[in-house]
Amino acid sequence: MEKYVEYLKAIGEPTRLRIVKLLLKAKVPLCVCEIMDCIKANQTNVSKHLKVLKYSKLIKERKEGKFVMYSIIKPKNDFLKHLFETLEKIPDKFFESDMKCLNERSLIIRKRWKMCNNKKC
Amino acid sequence: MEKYVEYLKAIGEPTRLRIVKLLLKAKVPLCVCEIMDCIKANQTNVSKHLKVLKYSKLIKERKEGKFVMYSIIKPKNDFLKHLFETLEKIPDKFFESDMKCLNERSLIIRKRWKMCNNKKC
DNA sequence: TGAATATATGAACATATGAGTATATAAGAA
DNA sequence: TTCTTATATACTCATATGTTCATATATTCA
Repeated sequence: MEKYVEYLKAIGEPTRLRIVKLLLKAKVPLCVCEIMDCIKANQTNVSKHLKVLKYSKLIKERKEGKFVMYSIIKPKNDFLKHLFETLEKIPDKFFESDMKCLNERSLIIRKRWKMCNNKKC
Repeated sequence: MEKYVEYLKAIGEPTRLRIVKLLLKAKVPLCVCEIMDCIKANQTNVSKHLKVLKYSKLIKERKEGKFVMYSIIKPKNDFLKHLFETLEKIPDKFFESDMKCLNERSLIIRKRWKMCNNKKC
């Protein structure tokens, strides 16, 4: 049962919930500096929260040169699939500024999208 | 956003997750001693965890004589409705013994069911 | 090679959290 | 009224958690 508790505990923290929501919306991997930027947190904290999310198996990382790209894992069980859908139900207004920042980076992101598709990442 | 974090944090703890699962399954209000019994925790801890769940607006209480009956609140938003459904996806095996204990009390519970229906609780 | 950039990590600290023990309160029951 | 039962709460303690600051590591670029 601890696995499920871990999932819930991981997103039961404001910064981490924002990170997860951001990655869910982005649909493409984001690097630490993009996440820092959008959620307005410093590098150290973002890095540590990403570690927690990674160990709880909600996100995965992939190194690309100088960058470490983080993305939501493809849910491997019903619970997780449903949990991500549940997060979609949180009203967008709470993440408006995060998403605005994300959109302002959309050109970069779109380029990466293609890059990722080619690489099957 | 804090409200949603509160929900998640509240169930991101093993004892509280067990309590919530128990109340979800029971479908009728349970008193503290029934919960203690089923999840094998002491009175003090159950009482404290119930307080956390109450303040995070996942459960509600109702005094009935000497007893305090706790039950899952009727979800008032999409998120909560979906969250409860998500909890259904956790495999039953993790809560087998809790549920067994609950069933052994089913006679008492069925009586209370009628009592509650009459009282509209 | 050396500088710059991106990220991770260790140490220190304050606060939060969960558990245990003892005790308080409140409602029946005798 | 006194006893018993059900529940809540205050206190204490150990541990967990989140933040900050300083520093380490790795990669790219000049």
